[in-house]
Parts: sequence; structure tokens; C-alpha cells
Amino acid sequence: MQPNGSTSASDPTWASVRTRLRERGLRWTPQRRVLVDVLAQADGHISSAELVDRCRAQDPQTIPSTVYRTLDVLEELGVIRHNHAADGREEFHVMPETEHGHLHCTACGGSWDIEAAEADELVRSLSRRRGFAVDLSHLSVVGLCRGCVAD
Amino acid sequence: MQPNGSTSASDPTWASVRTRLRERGLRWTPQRRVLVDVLAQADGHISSAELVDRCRAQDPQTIPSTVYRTLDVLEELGVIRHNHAADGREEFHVMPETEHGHLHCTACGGSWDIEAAEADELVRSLSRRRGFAVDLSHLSVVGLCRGCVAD
DNA sequence: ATTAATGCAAACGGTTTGCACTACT
DNA sequence: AGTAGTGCAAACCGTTTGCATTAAT
Repeated sequence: MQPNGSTSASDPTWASVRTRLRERGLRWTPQRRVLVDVLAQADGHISSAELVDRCRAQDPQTIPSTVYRTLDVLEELGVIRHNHAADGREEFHVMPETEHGHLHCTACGGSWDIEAAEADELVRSLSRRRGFAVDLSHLSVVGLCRGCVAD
Repeated sequence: MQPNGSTSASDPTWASVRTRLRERGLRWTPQRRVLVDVLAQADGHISSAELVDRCRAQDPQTIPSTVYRTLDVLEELGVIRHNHAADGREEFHVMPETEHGHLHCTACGGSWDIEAAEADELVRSLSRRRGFAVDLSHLSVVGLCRGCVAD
């Protein structure tokens, strides 16, 4: 089981963000550029606060509220999504090509993706028995990973 | 599918809290009594902030920090447990007789229990394929319930 | 010229902390 | 008497808001 790797910085979606903003009459600013750069290099899962820090590393002038507002916009654009991690903080995941959930190890802090196929049985049984439509991108399963169980 | 009902106020565990505190050299105070009363009448899931409010309703002198500190103590005692709800806030569940997860509807805010049997397939497949030991009491599945899917 | 977006500062809500004081045992 | 627990106030963190200003279109 490998921890999540980073999203490709050359992902075509990032290149199109500028255009997609403009199509909606929204604007492409230096501040947004910084955040999009940071996102493009980010791991699959990252907290808002961590994003603020990384933006600040790249541009010390970074203002938190601007980052938060831009995150909202990008989420409306469908470029990122957020859920809440085991500790309750906002956690963004970048460009979910396929909708997936997350696995968090409480001992080592490791995080892995749960693909749709893996959660399929749960999703289907909740649908069948309760008519409940699971939002897979919000599925967060907490426990101990193989390595930490052993300890 | 019925929303969760309330935990029995006559649950023997509550009666023993006083004793169990004393056994550890901890104390039984009026403030703790209020919180335990509130917990005994609470639904299965309740946020810390909501607990503070209900304590204040019962005793306007209630101090938040005291409630939070007592919640910590009660959790150490094993009387309550907490996890993080879909919106990221701390959510306590009272006296988990059987370990279970939760189902949250993002549209109506409804909440239901997921019994061990229902999550069994997920738990087993993660164990088998990844050696991951799911903490069922932290399992929180978000989506739309039957009624809200229909709308 | 428009108006989206920014910077700033202030406020937010939930939670935690330090410390002198109180009160349970 | 000893020390767990309280009250209070202040600080914390992540996040949101209002508003005047700046800058992308």
C-alpha cells in the first residue's frame, strides 16, 4: 500500500483554469496564479491552512482571506473538492479524475485513496437497503494501516 | 429509515459515573452532574457546542471550558466517544453499546447509525486487501437520504 | 468604465490554556 | 489538608466578513 503521490503538474486542467475563469467573467490574477501553482504541485489531500502556508512560501504577501475565497471559486469551477479530515479540518483534494474516498491511519497519519470499486459494496448496499446515495468524495475511513496494526 | 432516537436516561452506566470517577480519585461536582444529565437525555449524536448550550439551559452559570474538560474526562472513562461530523465539528456519541458508524444526509441534516453488519463488507475488504483495521466508530458516510434523493 | 478581486482589519465560532480560587474528598 | 476542579479571561486556530481600494477585463 503506497501513500498518495502528487498530482501531475502538467495536468491539462490546470492550464485551462485561466480560460475557464474567463469564460465565466471571472479574473486571472497573480494571487490566483500562486494558488493554482501550489495546487498543481500538491498531494491529493491538503488542508486549507497548509495551502495558505505554501502560498505564503511562494509569495510572502499572501493574504489568507484571498486564498480562502479563491478556493471557493475553484471548487465552484469543479477543479478541487473538499471534505473534512479525521481531525475535523477542511481538506482539499485536487482534481478528482475519478471520484474516490480516503483512508486515514490515526497512528502514522498516512492517507490513501479508496477507489469507487473498493467502496462499491458499501455504496450499493446503502442504496439498496436505505435508498441512500453515498457521496464517495466525502467518504473518509479512519483506522490503523497495516504497518501500525503490527506495532 | 428512522432518524436516531434518544439514549435511555435510565441507562445503568450513567448511575455509575459518579462511582467510576471516585474510583480513579476524580470528583463528582454539580457541574459534572449537569453535563451527565444532559448526556443521559441526548440523542446518539451531539456536538460539543450543543452540549454546552444544553448545559447552559439547565444551569446558566455553565462555563464552556469546564464542559470541554469534563467531556475529555468522560471520554477517558469510556462513557462517551467523539468523531468529526461531515461539517468538521466534534460530535459525541453517547455510550456506544455496539460500535457503529454514521450516515449523514447533506440535504436534510438527518443522521442514522450504520451497524457493524452493514459495514462488514467494507471493513473486511479493507482488512483483506490492505491490512487496514477500520475504526468503525469513526466511520462517517455522507450523501443523500432516500427522501432527499427524490427531490 | 465596469465590476471582480484584493488587502486589511476585525470578528467569528469552537476550543484550549494559564492561573488564582474553590470545594470535593 | 491536599489536590481535583472551577471560573474567568485571554489566547488560540482556522475561517469568514465588511468595506474601501486596486486592477483585470
